[in-house]
Amino acid sequence: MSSQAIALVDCNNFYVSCERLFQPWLENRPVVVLSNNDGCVVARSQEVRALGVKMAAPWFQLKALARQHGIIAFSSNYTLYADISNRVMNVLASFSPQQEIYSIDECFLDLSGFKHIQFSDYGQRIRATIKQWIGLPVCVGIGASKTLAKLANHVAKKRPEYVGVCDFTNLPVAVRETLLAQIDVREVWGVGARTAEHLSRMGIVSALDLQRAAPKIIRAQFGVVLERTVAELNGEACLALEMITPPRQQIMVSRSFGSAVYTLESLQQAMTAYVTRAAEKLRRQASLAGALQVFIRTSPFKTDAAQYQRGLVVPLASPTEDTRQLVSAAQAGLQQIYRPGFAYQKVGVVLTGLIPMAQRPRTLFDDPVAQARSNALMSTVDSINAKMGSHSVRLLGEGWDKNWRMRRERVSQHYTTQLDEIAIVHAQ
DNA sequence: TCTGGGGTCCTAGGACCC
DNA sequence: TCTGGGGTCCTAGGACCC
Repeated sequence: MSSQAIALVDCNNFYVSCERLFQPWLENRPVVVLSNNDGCVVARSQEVRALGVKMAAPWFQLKALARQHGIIAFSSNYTLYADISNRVMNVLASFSPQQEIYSIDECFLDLSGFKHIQFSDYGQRIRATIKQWIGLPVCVGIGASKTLAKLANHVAKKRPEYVGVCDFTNLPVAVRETLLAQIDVREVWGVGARTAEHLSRMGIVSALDLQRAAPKIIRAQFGVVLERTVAELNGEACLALEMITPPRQQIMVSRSFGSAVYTLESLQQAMTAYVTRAAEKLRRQASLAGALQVFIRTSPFKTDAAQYQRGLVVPLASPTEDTRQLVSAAQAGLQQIYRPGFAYQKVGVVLTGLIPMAQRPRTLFDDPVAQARSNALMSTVDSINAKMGSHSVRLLGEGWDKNWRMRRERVSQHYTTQLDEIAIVHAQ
């Protein structure tokens, strides 16, 4: 019996479940949530999966199917989902002192010290609590490593006989291996389409095949990352629980436009908005950017239109977290790569060369007064926007008309974060 | 109007410099 | 004149995840 026990708790079709929370009539109906710009399907209810709709399927291609089966679609309402996510994570934190919030809808919990508890009972308690307190369905997988916990969660989701909880640490080896033999290797965390294809040429098609693969050969063909996955499948925990998110090494913000954009002015406005958002993320993780990269591109899908795409790295004189400096550097870069006459579909910015604020380099030309003013301004702006809603205070460069903004035609209300849209309860 | 997401990390190759 | 290694930066693209 291994010493480690890690649980992965994952919300079922999270975005769809959030919408159902406030619109119970959506239960048992086919529901999808669309990506930004109402472009692709990013969350599907069980009923929609049963219709064969794939993750990331373009929505416009599904219109006929949607009409035929009455699929109900929502634009993504990230404000709502983030708020519900925080509530779920807070409750889950009470089930273990060690929690890693891995994404908006899933977290790892370290259960290693829990000697006198039946993990599957504990998993059921987690499920019942989240259902009762928040109203969302979740599944729980438990394994000796993160990768095994992920796979156990997959079993908990796919096989009704497990009733939403699967504990690999307490299954007879033969049973577990039978399960792994029935799981496509593509379902293993870290194995994507390309790797799966390569693996299948080597005769490795199931999760069990990968577990039994020779680590040396895997390393030679795919590198250390997949070698680690093999070790993890064998119960050797290589990936530590990260209770504190390590700072990102790059921060990107980009969006597709609701409709094509032609003018430099509109691109500049969008760029200002995206750099502003990137700078907020930068300050939140207490980093400075040493350089930034701007890019623009036309739509690769419009093959009959003239194509253009270009990126450019703009070094910063000294690493900074000041929105104004980042915006002006980005605008200088954008000016250089912009070419008139193209139908632009997207612009974006990537902040790179990130270092911790605590390591701000000192130079002969430092201006402590200006630095103090910048810090005061940025933290004031951040706290106002945190309190009053993002973009309450913003640079004029974002413009007013925003003809570049994304399409969101089917967005639900901000039930929990905006007083005038709050959920209303009717008495019978 | 006219529809195709957003984000992180890594690597390869070329340019340039020492 | 030709040859060489190594490092860094930029750019583009791959792979993966949600």
